[in-house]
Amino acid sequence: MFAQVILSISHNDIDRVFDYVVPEKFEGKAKLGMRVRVPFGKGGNITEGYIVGLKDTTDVPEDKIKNIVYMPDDFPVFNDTMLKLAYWMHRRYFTTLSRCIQTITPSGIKDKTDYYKNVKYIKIGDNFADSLIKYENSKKSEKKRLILKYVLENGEMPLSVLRNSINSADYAIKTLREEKALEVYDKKVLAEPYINSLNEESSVVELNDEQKAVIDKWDKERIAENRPILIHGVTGSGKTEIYMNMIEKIISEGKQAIVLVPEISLTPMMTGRFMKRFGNKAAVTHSKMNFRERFNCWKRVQDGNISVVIGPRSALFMPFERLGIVIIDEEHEKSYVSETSPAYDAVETAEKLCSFTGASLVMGTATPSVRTYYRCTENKVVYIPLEKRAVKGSRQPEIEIVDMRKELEEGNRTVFSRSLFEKMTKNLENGRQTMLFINRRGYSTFVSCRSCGYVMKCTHCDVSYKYHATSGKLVCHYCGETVARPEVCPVCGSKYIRYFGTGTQKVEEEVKKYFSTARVLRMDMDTVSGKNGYSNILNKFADGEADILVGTQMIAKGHDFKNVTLVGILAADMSLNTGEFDSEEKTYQLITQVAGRAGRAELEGKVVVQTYSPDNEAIKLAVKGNAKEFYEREISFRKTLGYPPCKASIYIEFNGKNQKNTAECAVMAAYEFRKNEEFEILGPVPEYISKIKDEYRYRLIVHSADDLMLMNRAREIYDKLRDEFENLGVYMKPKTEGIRI
DNA sequence: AGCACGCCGACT
DNA sequence: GTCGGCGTGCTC
Repeated sequence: MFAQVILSISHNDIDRVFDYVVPEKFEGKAKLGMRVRVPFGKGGNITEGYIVGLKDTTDVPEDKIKNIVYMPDDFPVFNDTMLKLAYWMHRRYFTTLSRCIQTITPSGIKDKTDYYKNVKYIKIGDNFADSLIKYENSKKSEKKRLILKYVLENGEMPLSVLRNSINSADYAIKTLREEKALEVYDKKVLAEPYINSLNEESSVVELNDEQKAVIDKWDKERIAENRPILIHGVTGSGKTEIYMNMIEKIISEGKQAIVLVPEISLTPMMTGRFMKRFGNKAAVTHSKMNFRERFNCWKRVQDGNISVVIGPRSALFMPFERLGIVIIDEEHEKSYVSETSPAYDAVETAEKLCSFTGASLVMGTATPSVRTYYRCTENKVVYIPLEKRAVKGSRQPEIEIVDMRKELEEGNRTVFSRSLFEKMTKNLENGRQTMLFINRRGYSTFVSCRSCGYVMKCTHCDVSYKYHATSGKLVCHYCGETVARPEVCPVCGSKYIRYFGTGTQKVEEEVKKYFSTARVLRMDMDTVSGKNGYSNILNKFADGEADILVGTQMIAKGHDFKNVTLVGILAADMSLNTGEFDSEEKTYQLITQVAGRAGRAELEGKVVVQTYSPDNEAIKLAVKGNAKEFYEREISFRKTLGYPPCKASIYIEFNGKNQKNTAECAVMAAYEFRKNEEFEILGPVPEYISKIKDEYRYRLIVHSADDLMLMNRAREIYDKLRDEFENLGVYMKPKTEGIRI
């Protein structure tokens, strides 16, 4: 027998199947998905690989073929479905198959560590019966009798369980072991799961009519076309309860569920709800867990002991055998796209996985991505709006736009508009909490010389330094370089250095200045440190230890603060000027999400949106809560300009330390695409931020009405040019959009 | 990726 | 004459 092996070395030249002889001793063990060690290359180095197929014959000449020398595991690390998904990712995301296989494989399995731990177990020994009779009639040895009875009733168990069940049993156990009534042995077991959250009474909430209707529609679609479902529901419309009902149904059918959530919302509160409802059938994974914990979850899934996994995008690769549903919460979140290769999009990948397995795909969000909304209008995805707020008594907050140009004209130079200031004062008096959102950390956003206009810029990146008041230094937010702040202008020597723009630190300072009685917390990348930094600050705020929370993106999602009745968005147009085609989408989503933080319980919420572009449609429609109009307008804009998702597009980023080479490679790639007349080519042009960490960046965008042709050509061109470009120190990072699944 | 083979410059 | 530079090609 021969095994087809993919090596775990990620390199284009060897990213193909190699055949190896399966020696007799491995014949029962060699199966798809098993890890192997094989000699490879001239030196015959032992290399790790994965079996992706088995066969009886091979074309490889006898003098070349070698043996599998070792198989480290006794279980496969992927199944047939996952392998298919890896092949698909390999083609779709311009990466080696080897790397894709590593991605679908449980993380850390590459390091040969012991995934199991030894636990002392106790069981009935040879003389058990004799001792039982002996102590049955003895009045003295009550403890021993109890222990024997307990073991008789429960069978073998971890020693720790026995010791916890019977107080001060150590001495009695010791004696019983000496008599060989009991036997202690080492058992290799998986690390124990979250025992503490099990067996709690589940709190099942009765669904309202609207929620029931969603379940109904989903059920009908499953047996009809089984298209993906988008639940478009405002914050507090009870999506989680709907998800849990769907999962219950799936489990009752003997099938399994994956729930994807953005990493940041994997809070104990959120996961707790699932654990309570599904008990030991559910498991949670996340990146803060160590290797053994994550492996534990993966292995329990493989062994068929788990029916629901809640986790970030990588939870998609759980080796379920009877997957029934994939739920993607907060579908629009950009954290569903991997930043490392393969740069897979979990939403697309989930859809592919569902098409392989016949599982249902359910997405939910208050602010759908334009992509998914567009697919709804094309009937590729079933659109289900959820209008009502399920949480009793809660209602839409009252939102107000403030024109900051007017504030400035009328002499207000603070970061707070007069309206916001007034509302903050009142909120403070009433003992309510306020959240202030500003999408930039640091103190000032740029530092410049008043005499010559010179702006302090990072030497490694094409961005201005941000001033950080806490350290008194200038910091580059891209490469992290920190320099002392200049006393005089490095160009003209003038002493008139000024600090412009506003970040979280300045807002915090101004809050302290104008609201001296208020207790303030700041949350951004600088204050969130360590494993629990994120939840520490949020918990403090939730417990009422502060009146005002100032923060970046981080405060926009995931938490339900009952006492927050005022939200201030200090610079709503910041995400508007990024130079990207989807900047209005991002702005709309941000305002809608942040505004959703206000007034979630019985208390009425107020939101103040401050902007220098009060006439911008995305801002106006977000404030009005007019989703339909926003999406229709945005889609018609993208149609007119040929942007995704209406047309297929490939966006290639070129990266290199040598500016000339980088630019030239981009031009060469553009030349290749230009051979196809149907393609529309934009660029190459320097990126909006043209240099990061000493690497120059260029971009090339290619649009096409024919998604398949574009994808195929892009692969050909990429394969053709990649090696040549890499020799010049230039790297291509292609991204695709609007390609059918 | 890693290793061997191979064909040109400055050393014992 | 030979040690070693890294270009080219192959790996079941």
